[in-house]
Amino acid sequence: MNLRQLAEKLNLSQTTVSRALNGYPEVNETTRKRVLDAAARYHYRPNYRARGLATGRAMSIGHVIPASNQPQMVNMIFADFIAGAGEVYARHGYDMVISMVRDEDELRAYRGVAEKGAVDGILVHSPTCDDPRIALLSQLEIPFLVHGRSSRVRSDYSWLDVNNARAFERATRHLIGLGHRRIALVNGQEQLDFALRRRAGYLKALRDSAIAPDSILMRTDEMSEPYGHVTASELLDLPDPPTAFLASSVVPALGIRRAIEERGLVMGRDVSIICFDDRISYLPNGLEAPIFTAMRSSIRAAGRRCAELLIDRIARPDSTTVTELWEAEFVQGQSTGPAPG
Amino acid sequence: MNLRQLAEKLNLSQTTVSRALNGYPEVNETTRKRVLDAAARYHYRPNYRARGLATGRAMSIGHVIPASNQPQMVNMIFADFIAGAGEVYARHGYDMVISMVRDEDELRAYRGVAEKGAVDGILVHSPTCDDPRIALLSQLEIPFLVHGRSSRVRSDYSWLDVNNARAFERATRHLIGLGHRRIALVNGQEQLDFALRRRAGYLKALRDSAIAPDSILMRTDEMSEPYGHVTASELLDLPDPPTAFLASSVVPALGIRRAIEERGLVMGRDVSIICFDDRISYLPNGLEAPIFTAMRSSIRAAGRRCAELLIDRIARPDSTTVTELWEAEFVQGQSTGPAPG
DNA sequence: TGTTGCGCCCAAAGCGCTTTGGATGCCGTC
DNA sequence: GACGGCATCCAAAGCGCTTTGGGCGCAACA
Repeated sequence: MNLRQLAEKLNLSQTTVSRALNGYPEVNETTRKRVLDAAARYHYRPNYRARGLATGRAMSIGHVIPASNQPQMVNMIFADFIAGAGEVYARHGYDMVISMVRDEDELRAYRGVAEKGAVDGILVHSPTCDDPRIALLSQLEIPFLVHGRSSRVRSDYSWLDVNNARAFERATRHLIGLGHRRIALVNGQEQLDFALRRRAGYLKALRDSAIAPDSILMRTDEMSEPYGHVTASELLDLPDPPTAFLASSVVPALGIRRAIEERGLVMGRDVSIICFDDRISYLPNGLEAPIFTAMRSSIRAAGRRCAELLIDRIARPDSTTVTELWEAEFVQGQSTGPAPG
Repeated sequence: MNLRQLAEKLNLSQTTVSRALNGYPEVNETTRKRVLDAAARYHYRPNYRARGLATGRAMSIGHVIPASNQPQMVNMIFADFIAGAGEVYARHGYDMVISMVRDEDELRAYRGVAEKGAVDGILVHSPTCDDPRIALLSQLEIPFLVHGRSSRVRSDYSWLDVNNARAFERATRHLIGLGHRRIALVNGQEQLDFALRRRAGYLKALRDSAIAPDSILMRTDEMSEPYGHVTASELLDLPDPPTAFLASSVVPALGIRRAIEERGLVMGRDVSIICFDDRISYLPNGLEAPIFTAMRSSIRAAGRRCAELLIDRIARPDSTTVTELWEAEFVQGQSTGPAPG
């Protein structure tokens, strides 16, 4: 059933039917009712592409995901992020289109998706420290928003980020306040901007307390459970082991806890952990009370807000760029305590 | 840059340019070369919606995800599944469009996405035992493929599934072979078809060995780490605790292990675990050697194969329905051993 | 020389919608 | 009674592409 057929059934012109359906004022209310009834009865739905062609809008938003064999990008937070974003898209009538591409095709994919007009805007995930996507998208003149920031990109662009430096600075300071001096950092991959900022925050807190950083305590890799376990095992077996761990996510924190308990140590007494908690739905940090002391910021909420900001930029394309910096919340769990000895 | 402008620049008709770009034979090879060069130079890319309108194909595939507050659906396996599917889509020039909808709107969303012609086919996730989506999509006459099956739906439809019953039957049998008699089942939510089949396999193995099932040992809920922990804690504190656990995923298995170790017991000696391992990228079951003894089947590979099957169905819409049942692979880890005592 | 056949190219229709620019009829007003 | 204004509707153009149904020129054939 298309518009023409529906119009014929109603003995109206396509114009009138279209206007009735789209809420334009120049159509009699009784006529509008007739049209709406008929549309519902025949399950009429305006053709997506025809409408897009006519209006020039795609009513969809693109996410380009590099389908690397290294799973970092399609990562654990992705599902929750798009769940949040998707909610907002749906509310505004947008669809989410995801292009999975080989890493080496990534930039070309952004080009492609923009030039063929498949989307009205693009959401950029997991920026690196010097991310080339930002310059490309600016040049393509398509609205976009970055979830995160790119430290070495000086141009103007819209982003939403958590204050990762501040979060890790506070976490480190908290541990120092508890008397810890040897604090390990189990970080994500440091070509990613957020990881770099987290390390910067960690280092700043150490410096402020005149604690010399020890490079053996600073680890970086993809955030998996075994990574946390292997790393913590190594470090705990050092002659001078850390008394506290800072983990970039709940996932490696689970591995760290396991290494601690394997050695007959007690988390929160012998060894402390603070982790960053993205509130991943199936890896909750405890059911009622939090297990891990954590810096917490909901990735799902970030997805929602990113979607709102991007949709707003699409609606008003020449508005000034928008930035939003969220502070992570400190939550006291059972994984921290005074430094032993 | 659109087709008309490109054609003008080349002093050719739109027809010829279109044909040159789309590889039709009736155009001189030197002309084709000119066209391709110009297209590359000007970054010409055929407009997605216009092409769709003209061809009647959307070149995209829909996934409808209920954005429930219960995170079951947007779950941990989702990211890996779509990573696999996305690879194949990309290779065939398809995009993936994801509609996030409120649970109560789910069926309507399938209708909508089909009727407005936004997608050429639909991939159905996480079917329940009696899933209404299958009848709806059949009636809408849009190609679709179910990842999983719906036990109580008798009509003909295409699906790809892991032999969940068989996997859990074998796992249970393996534990029984090791002398275990009290085996707990830490299952997913049993309105979902895969969970029901897993329980059926578990029960069959028990029955075949004349072991009476004990309903206290059969648990079902969303598969999270705390769920595994809480459940195992309860069961291990019973006067007559299980000596082995069967877990529906690595995630609750992590919680079960934690409960075991908290009690000073040793996994694989005092208590055994077999879990289903979907090979989630950031929750690998060990790095080199597997930690958990497991029934293994890659969710990412399933995503790839589902995409292939669906694309094939789209290409040949009146082919007969296709079904594919995968056997999970048994992998020996360090989490199983002879029943104690 | 006239006729085919073929290689190459083009004009125009059509996909299903939105939107511009009227047309029509009816009312009240001077 | 002519006229402007308003409410309601319509015809047709246009979005950018694909595809149908030729047209034109040249070589080969009779």
